[in-house]
Amino acid sequence: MPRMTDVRSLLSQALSSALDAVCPGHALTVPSVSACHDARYGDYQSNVAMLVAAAGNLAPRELAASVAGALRLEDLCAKVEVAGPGFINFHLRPSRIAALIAEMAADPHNGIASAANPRRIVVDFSSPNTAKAMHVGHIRSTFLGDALARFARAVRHEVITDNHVGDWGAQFGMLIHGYNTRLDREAEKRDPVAEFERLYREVSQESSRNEETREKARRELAALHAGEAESVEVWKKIAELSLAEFEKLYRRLGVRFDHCLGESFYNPSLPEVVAELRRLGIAEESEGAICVFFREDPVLKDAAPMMIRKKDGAFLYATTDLATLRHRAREWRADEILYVTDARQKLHFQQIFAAAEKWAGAPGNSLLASADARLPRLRHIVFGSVLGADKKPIKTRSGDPIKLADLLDEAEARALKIIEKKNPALSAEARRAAARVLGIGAVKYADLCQNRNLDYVFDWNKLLALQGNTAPYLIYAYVRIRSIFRQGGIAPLGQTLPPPSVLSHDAELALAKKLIQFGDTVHAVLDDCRPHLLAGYLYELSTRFSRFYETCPVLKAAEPDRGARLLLCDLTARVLQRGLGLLGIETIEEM
RNA sequence: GCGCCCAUAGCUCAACUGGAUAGAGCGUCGGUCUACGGAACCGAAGGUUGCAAGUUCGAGCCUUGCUGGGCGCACCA
Repeated sequence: MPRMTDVRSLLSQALSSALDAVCPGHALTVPSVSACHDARYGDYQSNVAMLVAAAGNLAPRELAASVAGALRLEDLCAKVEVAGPGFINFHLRPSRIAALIAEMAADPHNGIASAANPRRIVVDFSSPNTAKAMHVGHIRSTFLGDALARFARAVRHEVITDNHVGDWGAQFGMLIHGYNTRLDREAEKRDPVAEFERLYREVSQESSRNEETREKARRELAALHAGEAESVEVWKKIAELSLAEFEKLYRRLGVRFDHCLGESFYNPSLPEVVAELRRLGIAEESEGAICVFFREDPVLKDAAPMMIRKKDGAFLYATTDLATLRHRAREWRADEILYVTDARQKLHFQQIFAAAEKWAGAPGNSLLASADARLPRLRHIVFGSVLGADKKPIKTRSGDPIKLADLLDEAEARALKIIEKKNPALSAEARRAAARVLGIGAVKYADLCQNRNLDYVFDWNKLLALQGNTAPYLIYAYVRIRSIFRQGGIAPLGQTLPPPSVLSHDAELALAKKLIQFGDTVHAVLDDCRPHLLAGYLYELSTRFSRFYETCPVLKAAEPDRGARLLLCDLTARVLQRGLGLLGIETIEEM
C-alpha cells in the first residue's frame, strides 16, 4: 500500500478517477506517481497509461492523452502533458509549491506523515560481547539500528530498542579462572575491558598447552552454570564493568537503548523452550543433539539442521534467539522485529524465522500471548563488512580489530586538525565541539550513506572530505544558513516566518520542489530499511541549496523575495537538521 | 558439492525496486574570483552497466547459462 504526500496522493486520486471515466473496468487500483528524476520531464510523472494499455491491448499514448484530457488539475498543475512511450507528466504551479512550503514549515513534523498502520517495532542491534572491546565490527549494526529506530519513531511507530549483548558462553570459564588467578587490579581500574581481554587471551593460550589450566577453566564454567555464588559474582562484575564501558561509547555516539537484555537473561528459560519444541514435534533428537529440521523447506532442507541443544546438553545461539523471540512476542507484543546483524548470519536467521513459523502454528505454543495473536513480522536487516584500503575486512597493523574508541578518537582528531586549518578564528571550545560533531558525524554518515547490503571501503580522506556526499558538506550547508540568520539578526530556528507569496527564480523552485519530497523519502527509507535513501536526498537538497545560495541573495533581496527566501533557508536548515538527526548525526552552528 | 551476496566512468558510490538521453564525488582539463562563510559554484572529457541468450511497449534492475570475487553451510556466537 503506497503512502503518498499530498501532491502524490492528489495526483494519484485524480488519475484514478480520470482512468475510471476513460477506461471503465481497468484493473489498476492505485496509479503510481513518482517524482521525475529529470526536471526536463516535469515535476511528477505517472506510467499508469502504459500499464493499463498493456493489460487492455490499447495504444498507450492515445490512452495517456485521453486520461490527461479527463484530468481536472488546473489549480494544482500549470501543465499536464503526454510524453515518450506514454508517460503523463505533471508540472506544478509555482503558487502551489509556495503553499506547500508554507504548510510544511508550519507542520511540527515538517511533512513527515504518520505511518498508515502504526506498529510496535523491536529493533535488535549493536549486541557487543561483554569482556571484549567494541570495535569496527560493531559500527554498522549500531549506526543502522539506531537510525532505523529513529526513522520508525519519526513516523510514529512505537519502537523498543534492545541491546542483546553477548554476556554468556563458554569463554566465561576461562575468564573467571583468569580473573581469580592473575587479575591486575590497576589495569582493571584503568581499562577493565582491556584487562578482561588480556586475561582471556592468556588463559586461552595456556589451556591449549596445559591440561591443568583447561580443567580449571572447565570447572569454573560448571560452577557458573550451577549458580555457585563466587563464580556468579565474578561473572556479574565482568558484565557490569563491560556494560559501563559500552555505555560511555553509546553516550558518545548518542545511541540509546530501552532494554539491554543479554543472553544470560534468557538462560533460565532455555530448557523449557527446548522441551516445548520437542513436545510440539518441532525439534527432534539427532546424533545425540536436539535439532529442528526443515525437510519441507525447498531451500533449508539441504542445509544443516538448526541445533538447539548439543550432545553434552549445552544450549546454543539458536536456542537463545528463540527464547528471545518468545519474550518479545509474548511479553512485549511486538508486531515486528528488526534484527540488525551482518550478512553472514543470513542462514541462521532464515532458520530462526522458519522455526518461529512452525512454533507459532503449533496449538498450545507459549510463543504467542494468545491463540489469536500473530507471529511478529521478522526481518533480518543484513549489511556488508567494513573493508580497509586493501579491500579486506579492516584491521589494525597488528591484525587486531580496530577499537571503536580509538576510531572515534581518530575521527575527532582529524576533524579538529581540519577545522583549525580552515577556521582558526573559532574559539577553542567551539573548535572542540565542532570536531566532535563533524568527526563522529562523518564516520556515521560514511556508513549510512551507502547501500547497506554492500561491503564498503573505509577511507578517512573520503569521509571527512568537504565536498561530495559527506557529513561535513551537509553540516556546512546547515552552518551557512545559520550564518545568514545570525547576520540578519534573526536567530532562532523554526520561528514564524511569513509564507512565501512568490517563488519565481529557478533555483528557488528547484530547492522548494526538493523540500516537499522530504516526508516521502523518510517513508521510503522505512519500506526497505535503507537509510542511504535519505542520505542521498539530503545531499541533493544541499547541492540545490548551494546553487540557490550562489544565485539568490537573501538578506539583500527586496520584499517579497527576501521573506520567501528566508523561509526557504529556514526550512532547508530544519530539514537538514531533522534529516541528519534521523541518521543519528548532530548539527552545529559554526565550524 | 549446495546456498546466499556482489560485479555500473580510472577510483569510491547512486540510479526512487521494470521507465524516458544511466547520475554524483574524487582525480584530469577549463571557467566564476574583494564572496549573506570560496569548506562554494559552473562547465568539459570520461560508459557495449563482467559475458551470452531470453521475457516485453521498455531491462543496470526480472529469467537461464557462463566468468570472476566475497561469505555461509552439525555440536562457536
